[in-house]
Amino acid sequence: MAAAYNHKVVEKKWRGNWEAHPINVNDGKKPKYYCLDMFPYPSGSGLHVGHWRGYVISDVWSRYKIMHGYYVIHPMGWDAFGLPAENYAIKNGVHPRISTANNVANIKRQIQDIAAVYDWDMEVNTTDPEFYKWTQWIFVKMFKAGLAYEKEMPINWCPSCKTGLANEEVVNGCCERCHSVVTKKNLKQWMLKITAYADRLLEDLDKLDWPEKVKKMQSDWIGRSYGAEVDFKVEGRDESITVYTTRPDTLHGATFMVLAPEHSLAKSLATDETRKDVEDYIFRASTRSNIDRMQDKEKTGVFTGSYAINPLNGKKVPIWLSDYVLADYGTGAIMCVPAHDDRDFEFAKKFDLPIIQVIAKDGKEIENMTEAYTEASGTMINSGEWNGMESSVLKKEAPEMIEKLGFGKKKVNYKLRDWVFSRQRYWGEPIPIVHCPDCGCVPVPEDQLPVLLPEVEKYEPTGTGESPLAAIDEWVNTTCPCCGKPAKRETNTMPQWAGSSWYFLRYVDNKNKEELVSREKADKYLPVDMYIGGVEHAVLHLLYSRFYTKFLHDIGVVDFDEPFTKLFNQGMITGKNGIKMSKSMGNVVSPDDLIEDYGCDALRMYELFVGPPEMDAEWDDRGIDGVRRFISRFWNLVSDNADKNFAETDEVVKLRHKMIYDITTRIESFSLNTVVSGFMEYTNKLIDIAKKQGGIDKATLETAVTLLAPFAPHVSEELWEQLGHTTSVFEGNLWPSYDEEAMKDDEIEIAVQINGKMKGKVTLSVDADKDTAIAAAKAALGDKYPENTVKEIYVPGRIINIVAK
RNA sequence: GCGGAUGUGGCGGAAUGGCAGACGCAGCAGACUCAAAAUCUGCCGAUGGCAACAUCGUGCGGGUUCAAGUCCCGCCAUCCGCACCA
Repeated sequence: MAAAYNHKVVEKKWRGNWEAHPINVNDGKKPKYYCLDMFPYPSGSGLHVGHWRGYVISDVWSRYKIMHGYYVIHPMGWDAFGLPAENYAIKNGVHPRISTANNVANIKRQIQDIAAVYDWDMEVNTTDPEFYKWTQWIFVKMFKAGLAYEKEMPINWCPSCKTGLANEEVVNGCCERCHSVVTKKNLKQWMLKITAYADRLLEDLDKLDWPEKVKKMQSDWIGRSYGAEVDFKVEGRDESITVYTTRPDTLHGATFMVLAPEHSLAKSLATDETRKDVEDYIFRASTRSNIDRMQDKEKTGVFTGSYAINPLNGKKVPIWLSDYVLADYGTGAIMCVPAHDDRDFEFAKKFDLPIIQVIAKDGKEIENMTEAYTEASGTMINSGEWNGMESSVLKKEAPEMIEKLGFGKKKVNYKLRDWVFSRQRYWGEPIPIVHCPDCGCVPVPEDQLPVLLPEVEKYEPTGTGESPLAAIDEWVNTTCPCCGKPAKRETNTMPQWAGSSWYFLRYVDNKNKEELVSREKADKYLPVDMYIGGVEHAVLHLLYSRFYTKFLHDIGVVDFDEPFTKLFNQGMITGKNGIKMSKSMGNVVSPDDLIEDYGCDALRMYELFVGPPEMDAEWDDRGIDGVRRFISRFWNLVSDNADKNFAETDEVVKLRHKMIYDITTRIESFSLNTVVSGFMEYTNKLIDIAKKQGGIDKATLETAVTLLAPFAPHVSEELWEQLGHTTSVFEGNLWPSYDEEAMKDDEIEIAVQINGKMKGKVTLSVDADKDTAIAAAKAALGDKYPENTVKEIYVPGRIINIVAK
């Protein structure tokens, strides 16, 4: 009888062995496989079992690939700049540089407890000057390419974080980080022209093996639409107003026009009678937050007193202002066709404006219209020369017709906006720009990078729209790299997404002082083959990374233009009742105690056993006992039979091939929870057989240990050694293959049904013919077999169903 | 409002259209023990029945099929995403 399983002894031993003899070495000959986790920001509360889940999934996948002969690039690093780290530092009164270093040390210890095959030589940290030098370098390159520009405009402002935010960081009108209601603030901002890549970001989604949900979120976010810009002359003036519409087919039905209150002409359109109301409305709109506007149940608006001329039919249409028209989309002005647009219909009803139907519904004009007819299908009516055309056809042709008629043009629009890139905060990469009174914005020369983040006493945000860096005169005052005259440094910092937009490129060449990544290494090791992380970054990090990669492709740094070939989103682990784990809820489960009590291998397997990897799961500590019991039983099975040299039997050989088949196909389909239950099932069967026949052959034990290795690496290594091996189970492409013939049964038990209801079972040879099967069913059912049968169904290997009256 | 996902025992969850509830947790009973823990064995959807067994049962209502948790149509609930983008 071998010694009982003791996780502390086994895990300590193999952790040491792996350190002395690494199992995933790059010999230059193996094919590469890059399996990446979304790197964490080093929070103060450490890791909980939910973070563990993603890391376990990626490690199982990495080890599985190693066992197929790949050199697996599996790195880890720290996303340590940005709001989360800085807010934590402020709250605890510790300088972010110090708190970040402490948190990294703690989380690194916790991550090492997973026993994943991370290559710590590749570690990166976004706050390391050797790293952010390249974050700044990319910005300079973008500036030179005309993709980074300065602009004064009203942007999203978080009053609590005291900084501007990107559109992507505003969720339901609130700050993505602290959930405060976001307001508007007029600020001079650095912007990145992500919109220049809108088409490529949209179209290249097709070549990605990503969850459909994420692709859809990105394509909705980019929001491309086709339509036309149409110019309406203002009556009695020289000016005209351009509107954007996706429904130029309905132009004859445009009975009024609405401008955003922020539209440049809004004020000047007022007449003496309307001036006071118009100015009031504009003022009120300027004081309201997006969230207030969104919560309006009824539309508001004001008539300017002016009219525009519909260029197609010369009719006068009144010009209104309303805040349901967005200033920063399209042209900030729309033509309104109440008969065919829900919002215009509502507005027309409220303010008693005319409604003219121009598309027939079911071939006729609707009497007493109660809602807009929004579909582009039906014959055009009330539309002059367009009468009789099919609206869906006209919709496509109208932009060109309008262009020919000379009062507009074809136009493609996007919901995607340029990326607000300045943060009025301390803990980020300084934007490497110098403001010179003579030369304007001058990028810091590439050989002078990085622009180091200066040490400061006061790093709290000022709230004035200036970064804390603005208060450090000796840092701000510099000379112009261009003309040498006195100049000032840009004091805003980059958003937390800057480093994470390209970090995955740096891992494979993290010590390179000359280049972001050498082209040789990039070609050899990139891009990422498998990326694993939560879905919360769908339109943030994952969109920004694609943008950065495309840019770096365009300037020749890398030869691919998509960073992550395959993406897997693991589900969230929550506390009881699906409540998100958080310090404030007091429901955080730390892995530390569980490792101590049950061992790393048991926790790894339980993380997978809680449910399908892509689904959320409620954590319940109690279930881990089952996995731990399984490991002990497995240990005893292998350990007790290791030296017996028991001869293999047909029954066990068949089971062995089935086991390889089941485990392998389940891993390939990422059904990792059923891999664990599969191990339990096969182990239980083998234990029963071992009792019955007195032992299990070595080949079967070796197969089982090999299959288990990616999941419970320590136990597997130890048992592999007990089976007489002197090298690691992860060396030498040991993943077993199955033989379809060998796993086939000769006889199989199938169910007998009468009218689809289970009535009994028969054991038949797999190639039994129908007559044999029916005879067996008659024998099994005896006098329950119906007399007046209508039909007898026999599906070999599956079912017998007797249909009777 | 629009879009997506999910809905199966006390619980987590399994089921290429073919025996619903695998596997595990919890529970119950037994073995071992002076006893407990650990371990092992058995039971474990509901209703009726001593039992064999019968009937019902995968959110609800229809449909297709010899056969539906699975496919189709229509609802309901929960969660997530987007939300006046003209």
